[in-house]
Amino acid sequence: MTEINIRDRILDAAEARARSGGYGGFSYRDLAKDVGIKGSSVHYHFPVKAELAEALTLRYTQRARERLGAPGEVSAGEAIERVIALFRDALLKDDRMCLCGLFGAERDALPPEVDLAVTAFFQMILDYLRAAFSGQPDFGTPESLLARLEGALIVARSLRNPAVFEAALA
Amino acid sequence: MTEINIRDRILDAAEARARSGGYGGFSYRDLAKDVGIKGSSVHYHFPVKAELAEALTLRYTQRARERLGAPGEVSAGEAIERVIALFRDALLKDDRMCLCGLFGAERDALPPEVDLAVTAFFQMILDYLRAAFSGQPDFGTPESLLARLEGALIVARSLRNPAVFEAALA
DNA sequence: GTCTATAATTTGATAGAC
DNA sequence: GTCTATCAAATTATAGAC
Repeated sequence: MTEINIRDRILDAAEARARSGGYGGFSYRDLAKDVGIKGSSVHYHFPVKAELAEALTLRYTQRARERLGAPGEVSAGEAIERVIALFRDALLKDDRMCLCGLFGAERDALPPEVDLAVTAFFQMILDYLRAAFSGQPDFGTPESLLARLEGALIVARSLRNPAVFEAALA
Repeated sequence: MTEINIRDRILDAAEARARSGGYGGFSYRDLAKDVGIKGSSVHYHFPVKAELAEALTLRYTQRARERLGAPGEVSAGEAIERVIALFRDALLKDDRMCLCGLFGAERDALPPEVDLAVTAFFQMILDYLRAAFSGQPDFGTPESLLARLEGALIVARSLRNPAVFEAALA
């Protein structure tokens, strides 16, 4: 029935684990067990780990892009609310980090193609915000909002207090 | 001559590596090679890795505290500048993440005692800022500044553009 | 305090049968 | 596409000599 692609199910498992423990936070055996196959079968779909993490990051970025929509489509306020909602859901619904926030923090130790995909995520968010801010420059810079959201996730989760996330946006 | 404590030299090596790759980003053999001894000798000083990482985080927090000074000693503006300088130095001088920003992002996969030490770091910074902000509530919330600083480090480093850090503070 | 030696486990990855 | 079997390397950690 709900026969999802096995490739996507592997990425689902990888995303959940990577958003908790980072690039080193998941192994092929972990994902295999999550999905219900063997580690060697995971290698059939993603021969090397760096490619898996790259595909994961690209999918993560694409989904965020689709959820945000085109920058010109909505008002500045609505665009900003959509970006905020992305991160608030990570905190409240997923109870996880932003994948690229965590990967970005680990940047120095990441395979180059993953590092690149993470950078592209940040560029995408900033481009979207820049388009929204162009009409309304009273919200601070796009960089300020993005940084606050990534940092707010980290601090609010460490303090185990979702109110810290809201306080960081005030 | 400059005979520093071997324990501190191990922590120095651990800090440099952890601020690049996180908790899983350094091994006993890594540190041993950095310091010039064998892995088993590192175990003599820090029997288990979680204790090493905890000691590392406590030292990191203590050094930050000493650098900031008592909250009441300086003006609000100076206190804020000192906190900002802490993170700017991580970016420009060390070219590394904030240890607790990275550990905090990995929180879910961290040994409990390390997680706790990271939380204490954030509490310390927020307490310091709260004392400073009490007289001058025009800088936004302490949570906002701390989140912006942690996030700005991540985004600026991923984009390989230090100007992003400054833009995030504007 | 540092060493050699070693144990037990986990890791990313490959070969080849079905 | 998935499996079994296997590999080489790396990991945290311990025992015991010096």
